[in-house]
Amino acid sequence: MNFKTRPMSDRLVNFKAEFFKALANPLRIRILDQLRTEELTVSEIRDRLEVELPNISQQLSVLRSKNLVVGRKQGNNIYYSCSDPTVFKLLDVAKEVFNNHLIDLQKTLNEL
Amino acid sequence: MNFKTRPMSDRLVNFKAEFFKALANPLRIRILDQLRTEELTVSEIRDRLEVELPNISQQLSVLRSKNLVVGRKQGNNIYYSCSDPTVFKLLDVAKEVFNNHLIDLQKTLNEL
DNA sequence: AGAGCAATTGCATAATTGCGCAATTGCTTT
DNA sequence: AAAGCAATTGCGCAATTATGCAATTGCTCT
Repeated sequence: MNFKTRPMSDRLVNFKAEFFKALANPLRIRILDQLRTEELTVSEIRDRLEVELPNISQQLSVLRSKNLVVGRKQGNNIYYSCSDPTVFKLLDVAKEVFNNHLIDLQKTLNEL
Repeated sequence: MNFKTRPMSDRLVNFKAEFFKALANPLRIRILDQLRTEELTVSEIRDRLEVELPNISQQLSVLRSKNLVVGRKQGNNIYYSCSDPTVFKLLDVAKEVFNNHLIDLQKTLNEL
């Protein structure tokens, strides 16, 4: 046989890669996690995570560029929130994988 | 009120970041996608994706180091498979996000 | 207009990643 | 032992990314 399977569209693959890239940073994950339940300003995020403001801002701009968060300007502040809750699903599934690994590890240890 | 939410453990956050980093590459995603339904040798993956062998091997080693795939040696070949199908869930949720973006885009276009 | 705060941008350097190529390892078969 | 194939490793280069710090933008309020 040896026929070629039709590749998943490049566009989708690249989107996924870009998307995971946006998530591939501890600070960005922590920011997203803060936005699970509420809208927050940049300063509020800084206070909670205890990280320099420019750093937060920079990471937010990465998340913005991938459409993972949106900002809503109000007075002196910009309120950020997650634009697509599906993102949290992703974080939760990642945790699931993490748990599976822990289980594997435990099994391995028990077998020794 | 202004109380601090309990931070997600550093260990978990870093794990997630590392994990997403492993997925943040088009070639690695394509490799994983090939492993959805079957076990494949490195050469077979190369044939399907039309990418140099060392490149495939390198990306497999990244995936291996994050426990996303496992290799089973048999004769001259190494058969790779995905060690945790939950990973595919992750890829699928990413696709969901992709679709949501498309829908948003369409909405925006319609409003013009 | 000017002071003051929130947020972003720019810049320089360090570190990481991707990729092509050559060389090497490891197993199998004769 | 030697040939042959599968897979990995090492190396060098280009490109991307992280990070800290200084400067700037943009609002608001007096």
